[in-house]
Amino acid sequence: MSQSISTKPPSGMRDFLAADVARRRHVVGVVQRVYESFGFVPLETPTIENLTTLLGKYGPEGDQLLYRILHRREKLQRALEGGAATELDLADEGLRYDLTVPLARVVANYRDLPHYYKRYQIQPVWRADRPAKGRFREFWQCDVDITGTKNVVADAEVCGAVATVLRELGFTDFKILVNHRELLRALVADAGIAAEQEGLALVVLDKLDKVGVDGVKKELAEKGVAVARTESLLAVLDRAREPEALRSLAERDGPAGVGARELLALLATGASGPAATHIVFDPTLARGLSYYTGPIFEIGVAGLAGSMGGGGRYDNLIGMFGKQQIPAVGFSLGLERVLLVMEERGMFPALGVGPEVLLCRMNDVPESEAIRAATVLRASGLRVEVFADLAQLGKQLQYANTLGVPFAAILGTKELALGAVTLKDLRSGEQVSLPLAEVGARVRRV
RNA sequence: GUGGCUGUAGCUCAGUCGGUUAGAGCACCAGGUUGUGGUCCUGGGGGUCGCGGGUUCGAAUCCCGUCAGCCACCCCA
Repeated sequence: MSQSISTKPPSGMRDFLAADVARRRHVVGVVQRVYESFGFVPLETPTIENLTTLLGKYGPEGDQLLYRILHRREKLQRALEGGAATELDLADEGLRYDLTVPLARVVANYRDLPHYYKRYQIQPVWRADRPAKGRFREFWQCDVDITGTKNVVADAEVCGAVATVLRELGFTDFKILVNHRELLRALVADAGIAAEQEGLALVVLDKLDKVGVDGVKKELAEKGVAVARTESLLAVLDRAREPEALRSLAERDGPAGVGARELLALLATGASGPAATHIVFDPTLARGLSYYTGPIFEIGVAGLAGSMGGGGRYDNLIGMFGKQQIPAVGFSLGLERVLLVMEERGMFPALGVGPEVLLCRMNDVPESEAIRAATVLRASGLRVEVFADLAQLGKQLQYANTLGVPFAAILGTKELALGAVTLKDLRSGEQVSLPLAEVGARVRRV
């Protein structure tokens, strides 16, 4: 060894050992089953997309976080020799940042998809963000989207799908916070805040429950929003929280009225489905991605700083690919966020991983006989590991303990002559000599 | 991007008012004799004390820089 190489995965990325994989598969399995029960069909898209597909969809923040893939060989040489100045000269592909934009590309590309395309997609995405608790550079999203309709049924169905997933996983206390882009914009304008300060105001506003009223006032004042305006905005939002507020907003003309009416429809429609007790109107909810146009959603759960998922309506995104404007709405669950909370709360059932039987081979038994016996056991449906080396039986049983294998099948000359193994239950210590053919039933019975 | 904390064995950490060959627990390996584990006992391997520089007779320990990790904020899933 001349020099040691770091054995850690890159920052913000992780290895998953057997127990991790089992937990991830458990959750993904529930997600997949539930999404399919709602009639969604699967989609998988490439890890890499063209930068033209990705850029300009997420807002400037998002563009900054894209992983870009350097040109190779001649193209790179040419770019470097040509005095390449911009990122675009050096790369024209990048890792996907979410699953929504690839979906939009697919819908724009395949014109023969069903009019209502309901797809789910469970794949990793990459963001060159700074890692933190529950935030990674490589993480999995579990998306459901419906394209081709503006009807509130679609909005309610995606909310219902994620609500069902969370309930089946054992969550009871989550909230699906909903708001509306157009309504929010109108309320900000009502407060007399200039359009160019709108984004800023929304970001600070999002912190209301953390920093409090005075904190928001202070922070906005520092950024050039008059305190009177902030107070006015807070008052407007405070009024919007009241139960009857949405109804009176819905009577207004213009975008605010439209937004409020859409939210009322969503609340009413959602009330008939699994999201019923979870959907809550939150006038301060503002989401970062720039492609949202109508209702926006976010999953809130106690004890988690960020959200477990989010989504919304994006009626203009597919049209950005220049073929046809198709409305769409979707919801995305963050797999790692779900896992994090489940781990903290001890919500996982016992998940069987690894072999059920360790085949222990005594010194006088040929390798070929061990393989032959293991093959018979596997044919009966058991997960069987053969102890590879020759070792004292004590060592082999010790190894079985460290693996957590519940049974050892001991194969020696005596057993070989009988076509049997000595099956030892490692929890009770009991052991019996059994014909190979009966081992499967015996193990399953315990 | 901002602020704070921490870098000593595979893991969790002790050791630091500067002083002989740097420690523990867990893990790993080997023994406590022949085909019976979990407990126990004994022994063993494994560290250029994150990296670079400085102060000093002498640095894991003090100073500067740097990198990495963690936490909070920001943002997000």
